[in-house]
Amino acid sequence: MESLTVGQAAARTGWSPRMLRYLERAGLVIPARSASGYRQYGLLELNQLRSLGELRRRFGVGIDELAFTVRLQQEPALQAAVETWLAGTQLSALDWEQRKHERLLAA
Amino acid sequence: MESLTVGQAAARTGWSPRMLRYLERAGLVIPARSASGYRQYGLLELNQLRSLGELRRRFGVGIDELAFTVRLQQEPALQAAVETWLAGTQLSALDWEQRKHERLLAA
DNA sequence: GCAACCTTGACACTGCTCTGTTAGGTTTCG
DNA sequence: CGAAACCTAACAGAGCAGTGTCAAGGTTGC
Repeated sequence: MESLTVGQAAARTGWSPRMLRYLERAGLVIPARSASGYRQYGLLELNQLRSLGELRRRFGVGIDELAFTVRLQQEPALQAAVETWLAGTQLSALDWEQRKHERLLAA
Repeated sequence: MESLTVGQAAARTGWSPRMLRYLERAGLVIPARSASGYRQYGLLELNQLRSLGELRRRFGVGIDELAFTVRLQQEPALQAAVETWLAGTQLSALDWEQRKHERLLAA
């Protein structure tokens, strides 16, 4: 055994097989492949799927928001521009995200 | 004078009046109001509009990504969850954002 | 007072995210 | 072998972001 197929991983993480394929294409959770092309989900991938699910369910975080965090850490020019902009805004932007979060929870 | 109406602010920042109203509703740039309800854009708002425009044009950053940054700084639980998730993923998420950025630039 | 500009609200369209489903074909397992 | 599960690709549809435009009415400035 050693690793799970897409259906087995789906059953254990609460995602649908469709979504696991989507997440792979999105670059968020990328399993190894068997010789015949089957996806192989190991412990690492299962943990990623669980924490990703929690991030989305509990905090309403989307894919690009997550990826943006990575980008911020790796592009100093972008980070500087964002911080400059933040200086003048602050609270109002927080309101926006909170309202979005409420919408997600209501659905 | 002292402050600009929505049309004047639009002319000076490159946004359309429609977008300035949209940005206000989104909570990103919120002008004061005159006694009769007209929006009043001052220096602060003009600078916010310019830096916001640069963030979007040069870096392809969207509203929720910006707001998410603020949220990260203010919700320690969220920040911790994101960092936990980041530990297992890293490069692949960056790829995603870069591909999105390329799509935006191509349009 | 009238033209030009403002206000809100609504309709509409493009494009993207997320998710399901269906179709045609391959692999695994009992 | 045959059923069940996998693969890719495609179509589909809700929902939201972003943007324009139009309508009905209020405000400003010459």
